[in-house]
Amino acid sequence: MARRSMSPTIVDVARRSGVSPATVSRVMNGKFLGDPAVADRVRAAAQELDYRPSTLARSLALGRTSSIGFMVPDLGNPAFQAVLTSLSKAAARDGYRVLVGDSAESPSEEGPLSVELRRRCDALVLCAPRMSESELTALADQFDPLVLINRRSDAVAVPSLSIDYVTGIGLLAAHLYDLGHRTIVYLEGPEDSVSNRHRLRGLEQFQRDHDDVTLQRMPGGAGIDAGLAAAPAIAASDATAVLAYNDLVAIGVLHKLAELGVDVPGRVSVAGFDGIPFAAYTSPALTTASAPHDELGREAWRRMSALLTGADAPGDLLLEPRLEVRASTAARR
Amino acid sequence: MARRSMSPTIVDVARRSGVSPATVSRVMNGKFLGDPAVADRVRAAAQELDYRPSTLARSLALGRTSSIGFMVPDLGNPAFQAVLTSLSKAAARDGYRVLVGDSAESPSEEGPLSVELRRRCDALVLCAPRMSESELTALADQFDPLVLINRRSDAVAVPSLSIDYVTGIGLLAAHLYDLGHRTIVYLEGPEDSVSNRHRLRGLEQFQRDHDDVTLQRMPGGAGIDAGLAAAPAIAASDATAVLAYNDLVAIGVLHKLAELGVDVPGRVSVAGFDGIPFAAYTSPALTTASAPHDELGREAWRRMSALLTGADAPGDLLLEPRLEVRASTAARR
DNA sequence: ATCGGAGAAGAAACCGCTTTCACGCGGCAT
DNA sequence: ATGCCGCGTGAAAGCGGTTTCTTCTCCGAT
Repeated sequence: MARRSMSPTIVDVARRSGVSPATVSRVMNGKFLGDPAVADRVRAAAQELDYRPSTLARSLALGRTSSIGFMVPDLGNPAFQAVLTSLSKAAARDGYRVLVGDSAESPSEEGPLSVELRRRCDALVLCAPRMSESELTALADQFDPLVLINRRSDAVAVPSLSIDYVTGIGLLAAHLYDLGHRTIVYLEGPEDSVSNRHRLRGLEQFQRDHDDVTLQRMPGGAGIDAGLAAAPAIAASDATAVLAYNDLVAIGVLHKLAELGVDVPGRVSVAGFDGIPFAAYTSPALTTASAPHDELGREAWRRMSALLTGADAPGDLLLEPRLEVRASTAARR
Repeated sequence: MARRSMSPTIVDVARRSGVSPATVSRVMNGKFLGDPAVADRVRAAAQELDYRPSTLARSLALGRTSSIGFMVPDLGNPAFQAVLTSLSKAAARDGYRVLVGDSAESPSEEGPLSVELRRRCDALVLCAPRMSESELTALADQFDPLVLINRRSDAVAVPSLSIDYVTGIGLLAAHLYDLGHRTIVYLEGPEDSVSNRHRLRGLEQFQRDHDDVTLQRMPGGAGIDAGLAAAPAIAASDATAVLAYNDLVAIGVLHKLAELGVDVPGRVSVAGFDGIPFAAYTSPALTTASAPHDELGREAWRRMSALLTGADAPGDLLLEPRLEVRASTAARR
């Protein structure tokens, strides 16, 4: 008996078909040009032994694993799940698999975890909105085939795919403005996250064009909890509209306001951001700026695929959110 | 110059510190027992070269990748995302990463895709509610360290984690019964999925105990679309309550019924199954049987971890859903 | 008849690490 | 002094493939 009940190796197939391992390898990879009869013998032997080349060994020899890493700050967030889903599907079509990493919103772990994840695969799709530009720069070459999501970097030259938060938040603000709202709360996201900064920038821009508006910043967060926590302060304020950092936060706000007996959109309008599938089904249905997350995932793979095959990658992509007006916003009373 | 700008290998470190690769390996793995000065030299050299052992090469030599596969029928489903999230977190704590696979609800692809996924890692957490028992049996040894989710198998002896759909659907039916409903529609899931069969079994049981109830089966599906599509038929029927296959379907039903002007829960009560986070925020908030998906993910990892370390795995686990009564169900008028 | 060249297939090096096995050396018992 | 044992370390054989390089054979051309 051979090795302890392991699966058959290329050597077994070689022996069985009376050729060398080299030939087996060539046949298995369609690189064989010799006598067709030999190829058939090899294939037959492989079949009989139910032989499958070891992915691991191939990876080592070829120097690629056919898998990519996807690092996000919170796998629990539907927005990232949407990206993961489409990224994974797109990659799968090209024979690549996705290895997931969740940095659990911990900025200090993000770097090391990403490095570790990257080392297990061929490339990294990184969503690290809180990572400092300097850390990103420092780690960029360790990440190398790298595609960035929701942030770009001037220091490192890698493809980036982003949602245009600046414009998106502007759309929402304008929508509220058109409804007559003049005192608006912005419920902030994670303190120094890139996407929060972008939203702030969009709001500043909006403010410049509309000096009759009072924009009020309130500390928030990225999840439903943050929304729940912020709702009382909103109820207490004299704002007639709220822009939440994202849909999750908005959902939290919606829920807590209902509990507090605050009428939405009667007393206060609420808008989210992201366009997660469920935003359409909240009570009341949530007005939001819908970001094309599946397109983002697909396009991320297109860029990544190009990087991996050495083609030059399409440039950065800035995806425009679409304003989705629903029942949670209404004309100011 | 050495190999084309590759990262340093164990040989580089060995040369630089004047020892053999074997010694470097031992030092790097804490298996070194000799002169501490030697160890220090090695560590210094590794540090200077910024050496990291190749995960790939280690995997090949050690025969394990420290990663597991997670195959689901639809990554877009929040229920699976919840499991993925907790599974990934639990595995990460033990240094394992998760490779995701999405069979896109295609029963014919499920098998081959799972095999492929399995070959890239050390084990498989499989959620394949549509796979036939015979196919599962046939492939079981290829999957080997295997943990099943939402189905058990008598033919193969592997740990399984399931939601108790039988009891869960019973809870929901009883809830509707208590509210006075006597004509209830069950909106079916994917035709021959295990979880659909379990729900049917639960309903049969319920029917036996309540012969004054008319249970009516209607074809459905697993996603929001299925719910949207089924709503008209529900509106047209004389049922006063609907049990949807899962929350997604229920959300679809809710939405379409609202559009059709059918009052929920006034004219008809609607209940879902799964307890996805958003069920609490629909309009009206969805009554559901909430399944502990994160516990399921964590426990799946516990079983898997045991299998991987050779300990004997804790037995099967049948997790009980909790009835979550919300606004979408009410007393029959 | 001889040489050259193309084409088929094998030998061996290699990918980068782990681990068994062998070696050399110093210390202790005889 | 001699033999033995144990210890620290290196050499080398894997892990399971891929690929370069080489050899051998058979063919046609001169």
